[in-house]
Amino acid sequence: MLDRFEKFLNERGLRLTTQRQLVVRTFLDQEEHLSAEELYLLVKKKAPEIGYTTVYRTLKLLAEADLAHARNFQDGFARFEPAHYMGHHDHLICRKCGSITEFTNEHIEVMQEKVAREHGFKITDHTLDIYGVCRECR
Amino acid sequence: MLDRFEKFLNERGLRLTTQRQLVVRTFLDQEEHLSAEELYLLVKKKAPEIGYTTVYRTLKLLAEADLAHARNFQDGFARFEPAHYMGHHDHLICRKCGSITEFTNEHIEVMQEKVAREHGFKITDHTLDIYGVCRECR
DNA sequence: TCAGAAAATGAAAATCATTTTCATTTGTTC
DNA sequence: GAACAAATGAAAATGATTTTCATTTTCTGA
Repeated sequence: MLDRFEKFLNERGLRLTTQRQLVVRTFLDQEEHLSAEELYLLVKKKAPEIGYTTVYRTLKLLAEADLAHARNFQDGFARFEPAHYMGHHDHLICRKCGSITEFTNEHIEVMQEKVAREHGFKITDHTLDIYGVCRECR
Repeated sequence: MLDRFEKFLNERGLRLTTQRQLVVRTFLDQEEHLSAEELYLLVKKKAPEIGYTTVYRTLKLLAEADLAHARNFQDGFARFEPAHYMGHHDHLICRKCGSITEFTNEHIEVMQEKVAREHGFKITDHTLDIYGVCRECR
């Protein structure tokens, strides 16, 4: 994935710097949905001189490269997820522990298409966030 | 609906002031999903002395009273909708004109319950936002 | 190899939506 | 009408994110 990022950067005359590498590596290592701040803190552990700004900038680039997606759940800040496997997916968010679980359901997607069609609406994308209490917290 | 708001306020020793009435009336008149700023501007037309703060505070109270809901689409600020008819519903958001259409689909709800059950997850609520291009804009 | 240009960095300032503070006004109660 | 609670509006504060800017790093071509 780093190579894809490098390709993206090179294509527009940008550079894969040491800092960017570190941010991306740290980001990919975590399989969780990190906020910019969380990622910044993780990165800072390895390289204390790295600035908040660089983390933000790198996340933005990753999103532009379509290698990461910004998600807004209901806590007032963005969380980022790598555009790994599962092209598209939805989320189950636990209100107690904050855990975020991904899922896909073909059936729901089909029904959405149906609803959209009935409204003469052409879907480009969607967000389905289900809030509640996860197995562990019940 | 104003009477329900008044009841809510009275129950906790608060008052339905002239300003609050005006904000709520203006809010209910619009059948659209207004942002705080949009509502503020509308209110200001009728009573220029009303402050931004009062609009925010009133919206917050309405939300606490469960007479309005704050929604976060992807434009960085909240939009509010009256908790009118349709207890729960989802949204079709046009990326071109910004129009927001509400819909309900029992089938999708049922499938969500199914997915949740499979994950041992207990749903409290959810958000389904479908983005794309509406009939008028295609 | 070196000069010059382009891009990147980090700190600090700026932004934007929203909330809080605070002095003042208004409404309620006794 | 005095005393007190609640509401208001302006301005300041907040918190996430972005921009600015001076400095540093990297690349490119002579």
